Amino acid sequence: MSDNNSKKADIISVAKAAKVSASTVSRYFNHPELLKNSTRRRIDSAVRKQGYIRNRAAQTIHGIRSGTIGVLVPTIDHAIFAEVVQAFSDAVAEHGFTILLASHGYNAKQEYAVLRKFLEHRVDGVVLTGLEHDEAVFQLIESQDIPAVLIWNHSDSARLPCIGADNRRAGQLIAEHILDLGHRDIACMFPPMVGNDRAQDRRMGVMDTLAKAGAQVRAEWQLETIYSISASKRDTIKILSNEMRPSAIICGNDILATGALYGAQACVLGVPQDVSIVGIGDFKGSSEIEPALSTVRLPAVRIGQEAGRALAHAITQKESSIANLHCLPELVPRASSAIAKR
Amino acid sequence: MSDNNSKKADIISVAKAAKVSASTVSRYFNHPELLKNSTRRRIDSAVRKQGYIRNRAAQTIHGIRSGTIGVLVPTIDHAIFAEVVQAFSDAVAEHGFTILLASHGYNAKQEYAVLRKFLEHRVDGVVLTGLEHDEAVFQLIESQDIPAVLIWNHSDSARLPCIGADNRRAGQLIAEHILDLGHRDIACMFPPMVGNDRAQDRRMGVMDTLAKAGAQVRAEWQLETIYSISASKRDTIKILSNEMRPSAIICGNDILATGALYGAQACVLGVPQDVSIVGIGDFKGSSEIEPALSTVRLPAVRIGQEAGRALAHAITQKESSIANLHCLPELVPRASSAIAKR
DNA sequence: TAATTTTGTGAAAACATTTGCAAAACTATT
DNA sequence: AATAGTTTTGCAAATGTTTTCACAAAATTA
Repeated sequence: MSDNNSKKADIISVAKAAKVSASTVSRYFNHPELLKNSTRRRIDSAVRKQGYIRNRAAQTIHGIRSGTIGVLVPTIDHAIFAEVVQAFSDAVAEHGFTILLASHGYNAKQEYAVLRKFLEHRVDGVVLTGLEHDEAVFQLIESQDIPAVLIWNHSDSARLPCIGADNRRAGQLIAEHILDLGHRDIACMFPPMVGNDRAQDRRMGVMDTLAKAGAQVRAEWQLETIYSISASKRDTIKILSNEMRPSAIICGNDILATGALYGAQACVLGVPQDVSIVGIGDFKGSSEIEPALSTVRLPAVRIGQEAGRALAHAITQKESSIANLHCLPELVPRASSAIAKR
Repeated sequence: MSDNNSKKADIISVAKAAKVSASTVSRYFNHPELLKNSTRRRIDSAVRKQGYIRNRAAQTIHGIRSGTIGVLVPTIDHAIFAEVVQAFSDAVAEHGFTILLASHGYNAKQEYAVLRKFLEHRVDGVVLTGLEHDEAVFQLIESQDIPAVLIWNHSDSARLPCIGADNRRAGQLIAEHILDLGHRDIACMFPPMVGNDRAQDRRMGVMDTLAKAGAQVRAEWQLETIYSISASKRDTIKILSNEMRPSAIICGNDILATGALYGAQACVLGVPQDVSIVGIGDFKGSSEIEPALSTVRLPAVRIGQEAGRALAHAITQKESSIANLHCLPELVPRASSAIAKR
């Protein structure tokens, strides 16, 4: 039981209680093999009795690692980022790291400010979401030379090491799937694109592929819908209520697709008989929804794990180079898409 | 542009460049009003030129706040915890705090270990999920006397200040709703209960209410299903495929309810005509799903915000007492539940 | 028994800051 | 121009730890 009558338990008070010097207590934690068994036991009991907890801040100012990694996502409250963060956190926790987590809400100024805060805390590494960032952000990272990883998106020409899936390719895959099924009257629903290179890339992948096949998307079928099931349901109902309606809706992510599915059901339209609906992401639940959602799998857990592993390795081995890693997106055709009726 | 030829930019190198003493640079950050305009400008330019970033670790060992708050959830990868964490993070970020986030996966030993790690980092406060924790966890917090809040669940007899919803009451509300609709053949589906007082409380609320009304739940209709749409869909299909089937299914949370909904659809049963399905939580999407889910709203965002506000206040005002706050659960009847057929 | 090696421990310097106090530099007043 | 009052700055001590170096004690070898 800890004894808190001695206000502050620092290394010195422990040393006194154990009748050794502070250096010996330090060694007890950092190089216990150098101590005699009996001293180790004495210190052990003193530590316990005083409820002493080491002060990482004091260690950190010696240039010793802080044991923290800064993770910066647009928002935590997204099925998909939550999943990535969880996987990342687990991966680095194995190596003793704790994460400092913050979100910037797709605001570039915010991102820079948070990054600075991370650096004040002397994080041992940072993770940013997406490939594109303010020039100031890149410069800050480079000037501190601390390992950094960009997650979620992938491109060979990224300015920093990136571990993620090629979102352009994901868009291409789902568009090809819809084209292969014979659809030509296609609607597209994407989230707002500002500060979101993942969404931009997906959209570009979809649009380019459709255009190349001569299946231009008419302007009124190009929707920009905020990331929310309710907004997507609403917009889908609007578009499906016209007499002229698309035979397929390509959604920028599975949340939008889920809303679209509900919207079609609300319009008493059959999916996929009346309209095919597809997403991107393969979120949890996408395979169980009725009808099961056709989508493109982006391996969130794998991305988080690999990023965590790579960063932890770079930090502990002081090997500053992290290799790009492309986690391939993969088409997952399910029940929500079918051959177009003529 | 920062000039990184000078390897390490510390307060002293900045001081030299600005031709002042280190103390003056320190004051530049902490009490700028004490400096003459001209010196302030000189330091400003030196800071910029060197790309100096303050070292919070060095400040922290002076007993100055670390500016971090430890947040400990069972898992980040839950719609609901993600939402709470986001709200909490935003609330404390306003006061300059960054969160250290970790998960324990419903493992009590883990929880203690993570808490210790938080304390090594000298967090200014901690947030734990739920009311019940190892005795060692409570003792550790008490011995450090640092502000702590238990979130998500609520009880007047909690050992530490708690901000959350009474989950027992939530269970009671949804059970009453189902009873009011005339149901007596009721199935219950709850997640595993170990280390999860929220689920335990909800279940108790439901079971007690049903029992009091004489609507005992037969053993084979008491399901324990892991938190996952697919597991819930599977279990629901199993239970609905028997000729003897319940007229209502009460689920411990909206994810399970969503899976149950899909399961009913897969069995070609109408909801709510053939079977009523209800959840607890009012997750995002629960109001848009077809049919819209009857559930009990637990105000996640509010809980996160209030907890953040309370903790930030306790830390900055050194006012160690945080008041309990009960965020009332509220029945939200929607389309997925209806009067029982006789 | 003496000489040598190994092991265990302590003293002091270093780390990057903050802060109380006192000295120096300005301003205003006469 | 001298004095008093005010503002601004620097010095030195303090913070909680790790690390290097040195030395004594113990163990081993000759």
